[in-house]
Amino acid sequence: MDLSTLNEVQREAVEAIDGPILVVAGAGSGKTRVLTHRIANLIENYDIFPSGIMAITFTNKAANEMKTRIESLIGPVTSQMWVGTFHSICVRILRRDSDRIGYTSDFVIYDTQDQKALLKMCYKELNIDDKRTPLKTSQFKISAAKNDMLTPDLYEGRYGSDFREKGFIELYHLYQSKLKQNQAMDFDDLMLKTIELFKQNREVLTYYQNRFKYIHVDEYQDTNRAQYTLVQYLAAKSRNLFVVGDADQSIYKWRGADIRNIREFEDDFPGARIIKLEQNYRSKKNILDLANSVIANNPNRRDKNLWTDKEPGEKIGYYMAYDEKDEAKFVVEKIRTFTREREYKASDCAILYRTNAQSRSFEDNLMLNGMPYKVIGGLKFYERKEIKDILAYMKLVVNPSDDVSFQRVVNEPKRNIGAKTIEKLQAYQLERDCSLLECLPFVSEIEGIGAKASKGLTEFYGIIDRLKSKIETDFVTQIFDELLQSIGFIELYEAEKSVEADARIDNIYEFRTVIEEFEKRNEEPNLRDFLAETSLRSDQDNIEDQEDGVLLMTLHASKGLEFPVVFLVGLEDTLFPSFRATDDPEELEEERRLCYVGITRAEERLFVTHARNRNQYGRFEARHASVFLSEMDKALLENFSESRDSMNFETEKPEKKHNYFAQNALKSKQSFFGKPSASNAVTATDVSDEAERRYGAGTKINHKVFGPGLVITVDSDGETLTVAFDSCGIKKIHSGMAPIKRID
DNA sequence: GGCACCAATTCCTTT
DNA sequence: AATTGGTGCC
Repeated sequence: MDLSTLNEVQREAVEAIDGPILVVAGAGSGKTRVLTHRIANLIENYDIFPSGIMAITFTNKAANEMKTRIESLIGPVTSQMWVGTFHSICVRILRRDSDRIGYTSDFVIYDTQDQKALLKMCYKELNIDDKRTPLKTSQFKISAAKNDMLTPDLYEGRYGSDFREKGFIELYHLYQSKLKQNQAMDFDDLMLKTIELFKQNREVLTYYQNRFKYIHVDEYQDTNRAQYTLVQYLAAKSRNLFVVGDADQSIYKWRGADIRNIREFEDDFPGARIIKLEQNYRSKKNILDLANSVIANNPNRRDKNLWTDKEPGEKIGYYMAYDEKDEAKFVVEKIRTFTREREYKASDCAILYRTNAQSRSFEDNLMLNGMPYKVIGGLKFYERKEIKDILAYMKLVVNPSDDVSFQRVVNEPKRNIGAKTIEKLQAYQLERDCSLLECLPFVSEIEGIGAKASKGLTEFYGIIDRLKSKIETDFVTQIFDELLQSIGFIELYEAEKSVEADARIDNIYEFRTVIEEFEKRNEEPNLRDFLAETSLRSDQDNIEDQEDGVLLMTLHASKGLEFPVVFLVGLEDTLFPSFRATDDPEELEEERRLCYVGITRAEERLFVTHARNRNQYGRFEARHASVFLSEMDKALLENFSESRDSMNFETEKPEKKHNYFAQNALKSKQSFFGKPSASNAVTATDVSDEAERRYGAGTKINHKVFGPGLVITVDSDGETLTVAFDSCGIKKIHSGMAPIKRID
């Protein structure tokens, strides 16, 4: 094992073997190197069995990367090691022993949507009005309670005397008992139930304590109370706990992360060693200096000095846009220049924003220019209706107790089963004390269910029952194919003959590919594990390395990643920092850390942008610059804006009146830039005629990225075409810029 | 029970 | 702007 590639401090961390160790790892300081080398070192030089090592990461992607990198150091001995996220490791533990806490090993995992559906049922039963108490509020409150490790009983013990909490306590109790009835756990339960298992079964805990002699936790600053406790349990015996984190990168307080976990590590583990990695290997000096100038404004921060011996590099590009369209135009223009000059590939560039909704303007502009891109997060693949429906069927096949999935798909496709029929079923269910699905063999006994509904229910039961018998013998893809056949989704969507329905069909086939890949990856693939893996996939897990395309994602999703070129966009007050942070100093500090995370993702080039106006809720509103811009060291910025005084953030005030002359001047300038370069003397009408002639409505075209399509309309500007593509539906593209050709 | 149309609401971040 | 849920009619 070669440790000579590490710097002195890194080597010190790698060679600290026993006892509690905290590595304070600044952004880009090589913490993954340290983690992988330490584990490789344990195995190779200290004869620790791989089976005695656990490493907890933040995403599955990080886990896989870690495994690969350890293997490249010492060869393939890592399969015995447990490397995964908190959630996936908990599932692994629970699958073995969940029967001890009243769950079968086939329990399913409820995502946010399922959780909502279950809460809705609870509301109905308790007569709670979702206008007065929005589902989201209860959902959030339950999650907060669980992050704080308060079970319904504990919560009642603490807040029971408060009459205002009475309703919530009742709801929480019911929600939790319904989860169990459905043999389901929500995300937070995975941790809580594991802790419960350990608490009630000391021999189970002892087994894991004896087995895992060396425990590692990455991104320790973002652990919540429950995760913290779990780690305490696991490491209590060996005390060989190695955690890595950076308080400046703590960005998940709203999800229960407690920054104190890292700040008070020394108090929790007296005699702990603390090692600080302060040399940054990722970013050029200007970028690092900019990051430091921003984070220095956080008052409650332990001073830390992240440094680099790299050259300053280019200055940080700054652009004040007219609106979000102009902002996107600037960013895409820069990326096009980079790719044209072969300075960077599209996939070297990342656009980072505060909220998912911001991706829109960038997608539009990238599309217009025929530039490949990939949006991470947002409406996730697995949250699309058609996929969720198929997943619900699958969940039901594995776990007949799942009433939430039952209600989701019993009438999907239409089987003449409505609210009335469900009510009848539920009444019968109470009598029999079983799940909804389990009532179905006795449909004929239930009064009030008509012939039509009865037929539908029997049909539905047949589908699930038939698949259930194949679960042990057939491949997941075979089960999928048969399921698809029996529910006839493809034919159903085909009959709709709409672009949306066609997209759904594509998604369904895409989903089949996902299953195929799952089967290739696993030695003993089964439906149960596939469902768990699907539920626990993170956004980052969807980033594929080989694809070329600009990456678009939220700042949160960018955590732990790095890119040669970063565009940090939408630096506007009430957007970033969020409007919720305006009068909460703690929130503002977290937003600032988020800004710090964003800046430090960049290796070579960084651009920061904001818009003076923005469309929100369909309204066009004036905005002003983010406080973070005013905190940035001006000497590091290079102004790309048209207005020269745009960098006086402190003096900038929102405009009272729109300056129409200025706006019009800017607008005409924009469309000037947008025109195809060849025609320097043509008027707008000429261009329109030109495009009309070349790509009039009804023209068949071929697009380099999206393939064949049909032009539906030509916009009044004469340049923007609305095209229906076979591959991806309706898109707007730019006739002068997009890589398209007529097909005659 | 299904479908069409209208109104309200949403945009903070996620395993 | 766009999606989602509710209401009322067939």
